[in-house]
Amino acid sequence: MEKITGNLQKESIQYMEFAKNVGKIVSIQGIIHRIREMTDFAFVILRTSRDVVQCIYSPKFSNYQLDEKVQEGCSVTVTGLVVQDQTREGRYELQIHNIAILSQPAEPLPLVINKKQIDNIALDLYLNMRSVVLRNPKERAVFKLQEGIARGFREYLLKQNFTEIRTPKIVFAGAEGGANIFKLDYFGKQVFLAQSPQFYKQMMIPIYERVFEIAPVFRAEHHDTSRHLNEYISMDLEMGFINSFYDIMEIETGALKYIFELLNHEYKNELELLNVQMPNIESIPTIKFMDAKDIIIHKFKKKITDFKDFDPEEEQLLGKWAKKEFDSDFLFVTHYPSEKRPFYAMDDQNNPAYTCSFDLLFRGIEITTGGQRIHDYHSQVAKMQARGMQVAEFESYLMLHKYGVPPHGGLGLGLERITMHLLGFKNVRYASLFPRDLHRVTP
RNA sequence: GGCCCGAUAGUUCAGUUGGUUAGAACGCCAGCCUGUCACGCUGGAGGUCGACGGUUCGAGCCCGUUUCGGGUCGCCA
Repeated sequence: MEKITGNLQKESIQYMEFAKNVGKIVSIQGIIHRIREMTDFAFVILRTSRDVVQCIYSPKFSNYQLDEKVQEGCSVTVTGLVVQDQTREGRYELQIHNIAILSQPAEPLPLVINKKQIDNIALDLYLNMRSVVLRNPKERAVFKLQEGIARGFREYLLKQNFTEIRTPKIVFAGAEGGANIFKLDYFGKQVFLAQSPQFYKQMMIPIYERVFEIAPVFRAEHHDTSRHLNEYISMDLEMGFINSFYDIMEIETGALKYIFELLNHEYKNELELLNVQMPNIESIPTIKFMDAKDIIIHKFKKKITDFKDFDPEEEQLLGKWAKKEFDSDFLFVTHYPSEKRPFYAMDDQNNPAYTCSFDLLFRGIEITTGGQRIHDYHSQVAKMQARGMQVAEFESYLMLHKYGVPPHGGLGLGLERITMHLLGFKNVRYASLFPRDLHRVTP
């Protein structure tokens, strides 16, 4: 009987380890990405989890016949001699001694995935063939970078003494109410898919002081646009004992700096493949909502009808303004009108028509909404009553305030949106591994 | 959902005023090429022009219906 120890010892090595194995015989595993046949030898390009490795087939040193069985798409173990690349400084290649075929494709690929980039195919087809498309090194780099963003968020917050939590996605009441919530049958009872972890993360404040969650949220909005998904990943945080909502903005700025540094250090390959223009982020400029409206009116000569929120064009203009004025890709807008913010938002003491809240714009698009929450029980109940809400329905949530919670606040950051704007995508679907929208539930 | 636009080879597209056998690029297949790296060269295969109906001697092209898709607005992360 074999004993399982949990320590998988792979006999094959990664491309990273080639440098210290020059002159040695090693094995590497991967999928044949491309075969370029020359007169009496061939380049066999192997695709591994993060690299593309050049292997050389030649009857001079190969004990294996390069026949029709060795084809693109085969999963293989290649054994051979590690040598320096003859034409590329600092690169290594493998002189093939043997190839063991582990698996063969049944059919050729429907798309060309072994060029520098995928042909410009229709979005619909692109998403239908997602698992094929992602085999292309440039395509898969998108979600490796997305991993880096989420990982940076997590690592930074853990260092700041945040606790990572998991909240339910099947809920009995929606956080913000409204019609844009998915209904679900739950053993004969009507329940909903969570639109936000808002209530749960607040409930954790008296317990852990600082919490965060990276998880999907669901919005049943009938919006058919290039920047909406019906399921997206929300990176949420909530922190207690704050002096003001500016503390939350400090944490977010710190997290973003950490994320971009992490990408620069550990995701160089991917940044290069995707030719990413990294934002510079020392400090993020801040402007009040009404001052921002003022700039739109006076600097950009735009007529404004809605003084409660920005439309997409206004956000674009503010993005341009922040770039020109401060050379910043980011802009915090604070003090949004109370009317447009949820019932748990804390109003500004000096001017209750506005809230202690903020949005973060990245290159002219909103990626975060955050703010300070009401912590006093009586104030919270009063605001809910003023809005005509049924206070009794929120009994379990209001236990938070009733039994005492420190001043606190938090934010939510859309993972697909930040990915989208970092990479300059025109459609958020490119930043979602398997997007869910009005028309798409497969793959 | 409203408005605008589109559907032609595996993929991206071109197709003139309605007129012979519907073209190109990439991919695929065959052959050639001592080091390519979006390799190169030569040749070949590949089409129910989304579907249904109509006008016409004749429809990829004009008209109607329908299906699928794209853009945009409402809303928001």
